[in-house]
Amino acid sequence: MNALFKALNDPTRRAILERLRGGPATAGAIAEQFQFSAPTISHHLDLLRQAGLVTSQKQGQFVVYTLNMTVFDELLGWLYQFKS
Amino acid sequence: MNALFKALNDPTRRAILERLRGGPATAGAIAEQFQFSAPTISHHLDLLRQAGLVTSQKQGQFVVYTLNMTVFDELLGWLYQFKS
DNA sequence: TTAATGATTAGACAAATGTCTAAATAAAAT
DNA sequence: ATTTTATTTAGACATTTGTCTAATCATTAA
Repeated sequence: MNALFKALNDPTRRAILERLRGGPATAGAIAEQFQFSAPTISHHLDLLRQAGLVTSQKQGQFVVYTLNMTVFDELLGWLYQFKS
Repeated sequence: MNALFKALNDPTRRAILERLRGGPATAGAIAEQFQFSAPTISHHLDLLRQAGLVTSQKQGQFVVYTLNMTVFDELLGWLYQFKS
């Protein structure tokens, strides 16, 4: 829960998730879309992975990142308790 | 959007929201439930208010805080784009 | 009108965060 | 074999964050 909110609390990381909505992508392809360095994006991807929001598969020298939406259920569950 | 995720990215603030689910409460009554000082809780309430998650009404020397769930719609809207 | 109560503001400080460059690792290409 | 390409790790650094105590503001009670 903590890791999830932490991961979502950054505009760049949220933008990465939106990017991955269009399909999996390599770390490099993701990094190209942002004005930040590759290590910075790599770090963001790590936080997203820790929260379970993305998964990664190594393909040769590339690492492909894939959106994992099932984690959102956790968030929806938390929100649900506030339903009036 | 930023203020919303920021406000939610803290366990104490989330606990305050859950507390207010049971009904409005004064700043002091809220502070009593946590091990933190009154100024700290006041600061958390301020961040929640900035995000629109709570509203405050001054009643004499007290300040009553009320949960505002309508802001969650914004969050649900953001989540919706990821629906498969 | 003075003192007490409820709450916020101001300022300090340690810890966490987001960014960078340089270095390391791993795979592919020459 | 060597070099290039893709990515991560390590370490540094400025900014933000969460907390505190002390001081201030506002309202109520004596």
